[in-house]
Amino acid sequence: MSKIAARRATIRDVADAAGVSVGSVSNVLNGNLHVREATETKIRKAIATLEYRPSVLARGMRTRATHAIGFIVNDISNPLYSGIVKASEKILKQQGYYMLLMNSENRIANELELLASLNSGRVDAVVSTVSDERDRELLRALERLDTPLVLLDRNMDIAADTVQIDYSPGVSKAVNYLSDLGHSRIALICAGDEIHPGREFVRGFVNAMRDKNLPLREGLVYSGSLSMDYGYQSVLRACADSRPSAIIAGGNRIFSGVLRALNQLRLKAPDDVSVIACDDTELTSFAMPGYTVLTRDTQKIGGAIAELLLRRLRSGESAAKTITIDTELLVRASCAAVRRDAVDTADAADAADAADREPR
Amino acid sequence: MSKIAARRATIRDVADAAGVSVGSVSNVLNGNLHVREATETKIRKAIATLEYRPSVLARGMRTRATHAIGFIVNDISNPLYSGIVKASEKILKQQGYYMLLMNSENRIANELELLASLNSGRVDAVVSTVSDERDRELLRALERLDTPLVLLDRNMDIAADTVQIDYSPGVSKAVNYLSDLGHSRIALICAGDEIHPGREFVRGFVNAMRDKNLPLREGLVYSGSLSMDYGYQSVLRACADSRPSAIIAGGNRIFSGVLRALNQLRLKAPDDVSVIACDDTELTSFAMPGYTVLTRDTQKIGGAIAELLLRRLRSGESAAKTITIDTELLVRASCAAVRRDAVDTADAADAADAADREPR
DNA sequence: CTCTAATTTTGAAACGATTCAAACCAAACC
DNA sequence: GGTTTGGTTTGAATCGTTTCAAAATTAGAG
Repeated sequence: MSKIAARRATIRDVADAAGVSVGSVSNVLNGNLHVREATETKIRKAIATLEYRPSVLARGMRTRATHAIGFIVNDISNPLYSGIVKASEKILKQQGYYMLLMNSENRIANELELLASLNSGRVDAVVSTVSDERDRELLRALERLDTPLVLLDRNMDIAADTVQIDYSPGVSKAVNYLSDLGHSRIALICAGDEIHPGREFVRGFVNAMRDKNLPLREGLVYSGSLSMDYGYQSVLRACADSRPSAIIAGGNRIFSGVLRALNQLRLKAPDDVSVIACDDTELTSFAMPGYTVLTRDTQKIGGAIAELLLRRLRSGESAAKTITIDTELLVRASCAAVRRDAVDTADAADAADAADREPR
Repeated sequence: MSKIAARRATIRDVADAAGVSVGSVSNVLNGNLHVREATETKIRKAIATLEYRPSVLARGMRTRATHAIGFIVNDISNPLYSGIVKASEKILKQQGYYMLLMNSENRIANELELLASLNSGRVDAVVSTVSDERDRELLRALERLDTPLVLLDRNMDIAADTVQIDYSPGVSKAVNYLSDLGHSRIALICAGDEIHPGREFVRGFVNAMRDKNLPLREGLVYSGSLSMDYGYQSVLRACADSRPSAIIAGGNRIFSGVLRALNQLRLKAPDDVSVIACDDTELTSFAMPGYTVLTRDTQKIGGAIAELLLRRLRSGESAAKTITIDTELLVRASCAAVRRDAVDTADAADAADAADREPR
């Protein structure tokens, strides 16, 4: 097979084959200086016959640009992230950029390692989310980055472009909607206050409850983690006390955990409990009946990331910019008007089931 | 801000700061030649104070290795692919490799473009699936690759490592299972015969039906595409004729389409029709009742990819190798024994509903 | 203290592109 | 014919590493 023997053609090979200098070949390739028509055709022919493709490494070394963008996400299997990654990839690809993808599994140690490994000329820019906005080491690692940074769904005091998601209005709408259906025992399960979505969910929730003159009872706000397990444990815990009549899930993993817990407790939405999910996935849209959902548009988010990146990379813009994406309440059929008679009796029921099962 | 002014430290800066030659610094970095303890500490100190990180571009240029692996998949939002990508990323990361991810959207033109763009020294190896195994241009593009290639879920006559998925036994099990429940009008919806999974699904299906002495009726085998729309249209078409008593979906997108069609026709599994889905996603496992599923283990597949890649990249192994991953039938509750009385009456029912709705 | 052997260190060359000042060439003008 | 002008082409220098033959140093033996 010729593949083994054949060395890749270099720009010098092309120049020799066409009988010109390397400079001319480079000019044809990049169109910087004008070359005569006759010369160009000679060179193009040589390129074609030698199947020459410029080495991106050598080119990148000289021009100090890799045309790669590092993407650090918690988990590419999460439809939120895969949707975002896909949307920005689509735009960036058109501009000649490629995506280096990395999973942090939401662990600080991984995030530090990945940031360091990206910071060696491997990429032209970094897009990242972090698992704790208050971690000093992470902050330092982000500040030390030699490349532009786009922070995703986080709010940190650093000079970085940011795509922020505006949860608070969406959560308020959700609370108002439930309140209008007669709910007052509404449980919220969301991220902890070490990250922006956690704080915003709680803020929006508390404000809306206050506006509606609903009491903020004990054991109904679970602000701790975005994980599926946290969603699961929180439902068990909430139902062990006195069952809430409605549950708002502050993330799609949380929602999966909620679903698992409800399946286990044999509670069905909307008959036994009203549920508002997060992120419009097939899990929520194909269910019968479909789940009412707080959506964040992955197209918009991915587009915003691409926009910020391209602005930096092309026009060398330097002032940090934040793009805010709103959330919407997409009403389906997982919430029902609360039955007057059921409100109080429900409290006692099912409490025994989950009482001994203590969340960690 | 110092970031703008400060040029990245180079190996020469480190050498100067430590008062040694660049060769010694390189030796400390790579541990090739032995350096004296005293020298090493001097150098390490200089590296630390200058925050030096070797340029991967320059290094790659010299060693002709990028430590990046190009991954071309149809759609990173598909849980099959995101699961596979995640699983192999986890292993490859430990060995110092990074993943360049690209979506082909299952279009030949995109695949050609992406393959070409990867073939310029950007990556050390390519993992790819293709949308048509018989396309001459794709074949040429794959053969021209200067790097090792791992073909994913495809069967082509080229010198490439392959991770193949063994559908046929799984499909047979599915047919046997349905047959044992009394089904004979079983519909299969799967990819077309331009790709390996399409051919294997049909082969396994036909063999199993023959073994069980079941007739292969008209209008029950839909072998055309992996898309959601194809799943949707095929169900409508199948039910327009005379409704099958069971449906096997040959891909997770197909299954989503099936689900959509069944929702629209107000048919429910397992009461109205038995359904076997593909890939164990949350959509199948969290449904009530859960869907019986033909699984392909993304962990295993991702692991196999990583194994093949590392074997090539490290030990310079040259003989092409194929790893075959099996599929399993995971029985849940979406299939029911066929009701003797319902078999014939069902044919007429609902036919009118969908008759005018002609699939394209 | 000298000579030899073993261990360290050195630094120019190479990887393959881009860049840009200088050289070249042809046409136009005096 | 000589000069000028403007468009083309040239090729050495550069980017930041690794490599490896050769030089320098150190250790060991006599």
